[in-house]
Amino acid sequence: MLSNSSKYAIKAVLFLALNSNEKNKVMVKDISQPINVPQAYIAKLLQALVKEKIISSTRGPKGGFYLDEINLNHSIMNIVNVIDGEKKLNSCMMSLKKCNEEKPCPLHNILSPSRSNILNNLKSKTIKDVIKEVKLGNAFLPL
Amino acid sequence: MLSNSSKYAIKAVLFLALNSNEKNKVMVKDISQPINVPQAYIAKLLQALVKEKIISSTRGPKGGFYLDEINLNHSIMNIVNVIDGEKKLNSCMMSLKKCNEEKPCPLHNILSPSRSNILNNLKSKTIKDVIKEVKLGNAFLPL
DNA sequence: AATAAAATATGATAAAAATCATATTCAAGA
DNA sequence: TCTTGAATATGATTTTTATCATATTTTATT
Repeated sequence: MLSNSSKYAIKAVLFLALNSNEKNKVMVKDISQPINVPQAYIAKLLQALVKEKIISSTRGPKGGFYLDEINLNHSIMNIVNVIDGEKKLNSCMMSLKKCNEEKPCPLHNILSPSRSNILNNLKSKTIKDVIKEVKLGNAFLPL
Repeated sequence: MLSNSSKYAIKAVLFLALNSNEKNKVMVKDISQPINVPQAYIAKLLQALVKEKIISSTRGPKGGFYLDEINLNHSIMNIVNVIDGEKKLNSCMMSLKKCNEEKPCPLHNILSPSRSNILNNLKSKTIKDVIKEVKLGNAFLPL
């Protein structure tokens, strides 16, 4: 459902949400260790996210990655879409092209409600929403 | 979440549930087309399911694959476990080893209930249950 | 301006999943 | 018991995903 790459990207963004801002940028090498993802790998993912303006960055000394106020309001789904593409999550769980609410495949009624629920959550929850949970102590870090 | 292979296997088993029994076996070549999966591929998956006694088969003329009464009472989850292995579905959706109900990762509370729901359904629904839906007209085929 | 420190672009390699191919074994019917 | 039709065992190939490596570009500092 979610690729490894998407999960890594989410972890990295959440880490940035908690540990960066316009004034305090974070370098890849300081991200990769705490979130436990190889540096070269997460670097590539972060670059993709920058290109799509999900996160921000500057190069050179004092440079690094960070989230600004706009970035914080992106949904988790936006991250996934950049990394995995739009299609992956939007197809029938059984991958039947012809399957839809009108003509549900045999597993549709079993899987569909939970699945929609997940998708709706990923769409509606912003980065900010998620880290709020962490700060309230309802969830934990490090990732 | 579910691999392609698992989905194919589920489709094949449901097809067999509707179109076979001890007396009327179905050959791979007559399965692959209607469920729209390459013959050599589905053959391999079916063989794995036979080995684990999720479905039945006999070779030679008049041979083929079929489900008996016992097979019909297996859960969908049993199919998935044979094809994908047990672990895949039982790990945190964010793949954090340390994540659990006590110490939920930031996405745990968002994803977990829906996820459990899907798993419980896959565990409790038998092949028979699912095809009943089809026969009642609440779901459609072909796959 | 020169230097150094960071991201960026690009692409190579490795591992896993999906797909394809075929020789072997077993069962039924002539 | 011979032949034929089926699954089975085995493994090769292709594609996708994950991972690693590095030369280039940009920016801050001296």
